[in-house]
Amino acid sequence: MRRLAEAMGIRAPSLYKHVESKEELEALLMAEAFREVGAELHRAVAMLRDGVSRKKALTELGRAYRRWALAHPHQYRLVTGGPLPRERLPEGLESWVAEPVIIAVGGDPDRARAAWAFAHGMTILELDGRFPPDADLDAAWAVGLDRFAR
Amino acid sequence: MRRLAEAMGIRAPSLYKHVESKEELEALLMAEAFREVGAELHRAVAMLRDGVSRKKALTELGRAYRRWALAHPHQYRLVTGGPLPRERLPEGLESWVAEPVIIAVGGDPDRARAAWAFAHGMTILELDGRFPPDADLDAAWAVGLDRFAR
DNA sequence: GTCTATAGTGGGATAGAC
DNA sequence: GTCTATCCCACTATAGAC
Repeated sequence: MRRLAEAMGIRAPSLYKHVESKEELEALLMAEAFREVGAELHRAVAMLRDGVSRKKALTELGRAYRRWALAHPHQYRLVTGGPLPRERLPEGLESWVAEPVIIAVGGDPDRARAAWAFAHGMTILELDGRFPPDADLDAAWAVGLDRFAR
Repeated sequence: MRRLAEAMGIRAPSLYKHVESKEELEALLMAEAFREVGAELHRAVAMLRDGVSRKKALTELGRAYRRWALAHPHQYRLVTGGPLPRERLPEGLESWVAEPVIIAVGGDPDRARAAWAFAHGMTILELDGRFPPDADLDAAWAVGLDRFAR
């Protein structure tokens, strides 16, 4: 709260004139991050409406997912780490963000969850610096996305 | 440090007669956790030496990975979350733990990294309670492992 | 190897003046 | 809507007695 206030040019206690608690503020930031990443993912699948192959769609979606996460690591961690305060988030937001993944894998929810787990695993391990320095992450992404496209 | 000391029946400051810092203690706990999960993974692939299919090997490995993580969630987070203090860990330990995955996917490191990312994603999202309550996680695991076995 | 006492830092949050 | 002053809590770590 103190660092955020400082970045805003005010003192920490003043934040409480705008939000009721840290949790409310976090939920507001989460909703904003969801809207941003959701817009990117929808844009990625929308580019590919006209009978494009599933492989191409998934590749584009994976690229958009990874790009957004690496460009906004704190927001990525905020919306994927730890449990979601679902009661504080706008209704339907979570499923709206998930839509592009379900579309790209062809509609099967188990497959969508598996593909999301792959993408999240690749992303969070990269953000945490857990892969060896010589690992070819582009190649690993390609291997995984190719498999989920079949 | 205080909770750990309490669990050991001593006071927190006394821990510093045994370790030099919290970081050293964490590294010792990490090494222990690595040895435990590594033993489970090696056991899983060793069961399957005699010309068993890759799919069967990966399924067994995935089961062992998930089982250990759910049984030891704090240790799992300790060894997969955040960067590794590699200079404090015994040499060769990390690659010894990774060996069974490389074996099970047939030797390709990109494929091994993709399979690990899938397994870690499924695991950490489950531990964080991020899947919807009605999600069939067994089915999602099966979908993913089946794909990495091909 | 254990203890008590304490230093030092950094959190979230409230009270009340302006 | 902002501020200062303050409270309370949790945490790692050190000093020094026993």
